[in-house]
Amino acid sequence: MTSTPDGSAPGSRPGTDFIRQIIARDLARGLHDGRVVTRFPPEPNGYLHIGHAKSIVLNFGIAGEHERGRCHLRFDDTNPITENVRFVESIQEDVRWLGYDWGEHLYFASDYFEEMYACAVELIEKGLAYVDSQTEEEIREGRGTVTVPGTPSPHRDRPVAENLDLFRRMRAGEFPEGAHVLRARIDMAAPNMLMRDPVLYRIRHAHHYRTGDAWCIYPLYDFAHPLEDALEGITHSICTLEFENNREFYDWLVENVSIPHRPRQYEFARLNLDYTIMSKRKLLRLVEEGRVEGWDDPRLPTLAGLRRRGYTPSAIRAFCEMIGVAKADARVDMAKLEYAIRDDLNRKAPRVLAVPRPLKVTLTNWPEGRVEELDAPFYPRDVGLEGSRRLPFSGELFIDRDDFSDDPPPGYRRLVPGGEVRLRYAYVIRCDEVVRNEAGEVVELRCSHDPETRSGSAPSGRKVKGTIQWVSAAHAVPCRLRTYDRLFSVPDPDAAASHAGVDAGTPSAPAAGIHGDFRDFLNPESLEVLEDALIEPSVVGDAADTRYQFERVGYFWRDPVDSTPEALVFNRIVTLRDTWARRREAAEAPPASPKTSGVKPGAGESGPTTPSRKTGATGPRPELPPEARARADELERSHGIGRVDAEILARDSAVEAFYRAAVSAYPGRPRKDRPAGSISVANWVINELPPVLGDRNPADLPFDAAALGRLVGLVDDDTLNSSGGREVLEVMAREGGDPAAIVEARDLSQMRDPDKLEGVALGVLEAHPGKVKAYLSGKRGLEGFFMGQIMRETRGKADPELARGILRKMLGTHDSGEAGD
RNA sequence: UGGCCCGUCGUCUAAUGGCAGGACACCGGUCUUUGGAACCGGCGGUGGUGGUUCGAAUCCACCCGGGCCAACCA
Repeated sequence: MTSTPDGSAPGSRPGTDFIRQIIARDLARGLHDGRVVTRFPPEPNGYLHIGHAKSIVLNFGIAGEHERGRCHLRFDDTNPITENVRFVESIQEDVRWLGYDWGEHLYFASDYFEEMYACAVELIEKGLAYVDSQTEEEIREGRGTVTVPGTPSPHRDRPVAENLDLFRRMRAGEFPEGAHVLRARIDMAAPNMLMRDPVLYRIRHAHHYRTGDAWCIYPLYDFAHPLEDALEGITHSICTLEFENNREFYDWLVENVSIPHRPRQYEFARLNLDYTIMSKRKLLRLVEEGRVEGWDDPRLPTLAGLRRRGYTPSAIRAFCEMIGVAKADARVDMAKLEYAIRDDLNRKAPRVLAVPRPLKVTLTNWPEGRVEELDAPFYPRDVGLEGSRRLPFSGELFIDRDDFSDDPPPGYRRLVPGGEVRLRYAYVIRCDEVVRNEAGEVVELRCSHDPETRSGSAPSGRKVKGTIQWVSAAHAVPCRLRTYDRLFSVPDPDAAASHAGVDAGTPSAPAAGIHGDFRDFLNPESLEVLEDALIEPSVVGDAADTRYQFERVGYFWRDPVDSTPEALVFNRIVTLRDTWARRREAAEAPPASPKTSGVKPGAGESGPTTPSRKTGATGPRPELPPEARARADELERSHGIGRVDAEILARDSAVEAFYRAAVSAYPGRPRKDRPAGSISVANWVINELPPVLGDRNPADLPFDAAALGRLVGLVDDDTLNSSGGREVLEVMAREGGDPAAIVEARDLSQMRDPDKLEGVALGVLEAHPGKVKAYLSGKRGLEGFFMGQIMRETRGKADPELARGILRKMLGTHDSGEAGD
């Protein structure tokens, strides 16, 4: 509930996402001497949007959480033809506005061009890069496709000296654009397309906004970015998911070039927001085509747009913390952003009265010419801020058209003919007469006020169903209101576009507006302007950046560009939460299938997912090569291993060899209640080995198959329980060693003494009387909790079967009486 | 289709082999001179099938679904 000084959202708990966990782990391992260096690396080719805010909040946030943390602002300006200073300025402004400070750590990739060049030369000298002189199209064709391997360039084996010479001359400007490129020399058949000799440098006779004409070759992202990170001593290079495939080259580069530091890249899911788009390219198009009024159009998700709309930096930060950081593709509900800004403004914004669509009200029993000054607080009690103003009240007023109805829907709580309503901070009035024009439109209400009901005076005792806002006709200030709604009419314009036809998002797609373009889904009602609104006079002298709550209407502030003291223009930042409007919509709109359709698709029709594959048990579908199948047959036959497991072992000869060697070290003692050793070993090799194996081949493990066999033996003969076995395996996978010795050294042998176990179980139950009660009254899931406690007490050594029996006996449930479900 | 990544309430996100929790949304209530706020309560989830384990959201296998990669963009 506490609002932290930086305005974090209540309930947000920064510090638990997977990236922070990695960093914490690294720090615990003593990496980087406790330094945590992140970076926010925008390309200055567009404005920042709220998706960038997520990244900024993450990177700067992490840096701020550590003693030796810092976050660099680095412009990734390696493409002179799309980038310019205007963008570098706007980006700096936006980051600063969001509340972050990069101190002296402002960097430009273009400042590293000389170092990058040197790295390229190093690669050439090592035979790891070459100058390719094919055309762009030839290079593309040579790369192959995802399913067919690429073919080597005819220049791939150019001598080092020739490459060096060519590359030097590329730099010297001797060649036209496209004549040559520098490529890494890796593997044209790599399954990862990015490893098929990616292009490192291209020739661009272009003027760079910072380096001028000093260079005519420019590095590409894949080459430049890791070097920038390395040069700056970045420890954790955090980017979005679409760069996952690039990580392999990132690692290849930093390993093959002499640099002072080895950074690592981690990827998280970028932000997608409902009813808007986050692509800089598409945003640029909306701006250039005039579909919106500029990069700071308040309907845009750009930081400039949000800022002009009136969003606060603290709300955006709170939002970013609320949505979390993970690797699953996410599409966040607009309601979350709106919650963040409302929650922020609710606590800060003074309340004032404004009337968007004025309807005249004449008080027939008000003394001619009389004006009263009513005292009105700026904040409701629960906000807890001080301050009030005097509101002029007279016999000629305006209320909002929406607050009067001569055909009120059920539940309507405002003014109706003959009805009463309270004027906020003022009197109760009754509508005596409705005045209409020739067209039958209501143009005026003639009402009478009750002098006894003056706000604050006496305990009026009157129960009036509604309260509405108003302004005094003679005192109100005219203003223009701009209300904004979602930019698009569908939650995912890109998806809608690709369903409808062409996805204009891929480079190959023609830029022209064929059918199915995301722009087809622009919401025509995203902007509404109310020209004749009125507002109470107290706002006239306020600071231009004052954010208000117009009571019962929404949060607003002056448009920073168009509003002048003579002609006020207010932007609606966000509406108030409006349960009435919601109920109305629900009532009017779809009486569709009774809301019962909350039934999940999975509930009734789980059938469709278990379809075609009737043929036998589920198992490895990919058919094995014949010899592997033969070995699987043999394993199945003479080792007693199930078909599925046999195939898993047989399909990888290294694994199979490891398994066979382990079995020969531990053939297993034949016992009636135990599977043969071969089956135990197979289970361990199949289920437990892979997690500790990582990328390694079984043969590269620091222990041999015989050791695994002995370990399985230790588990089978009850020296170890299964979690002890896994612990030993982890140790072996880390540092090798003999299982028995590890058990000895770590004191892991299983605790099987029933008396001791009983003591432990008793202690656990006594320590958690509430849980015991809950268990007894049916919450059987708690057995896992108790078991967990027992295992913890015994440092994982308790014989779990024994312990469970004891536990159940103590709790009065029998082994047979299944605790489950 | 080759490779990589990802599937937990409607949405976002925790739980790192041991009680499936939080936030937003939604529904209901209390309070209210904002149909606001606050407070209380409710609804609601591990994509599927097998396996390993005393115990699986978590480990293994397969299936299903989604994302990314074939710019001299980033």
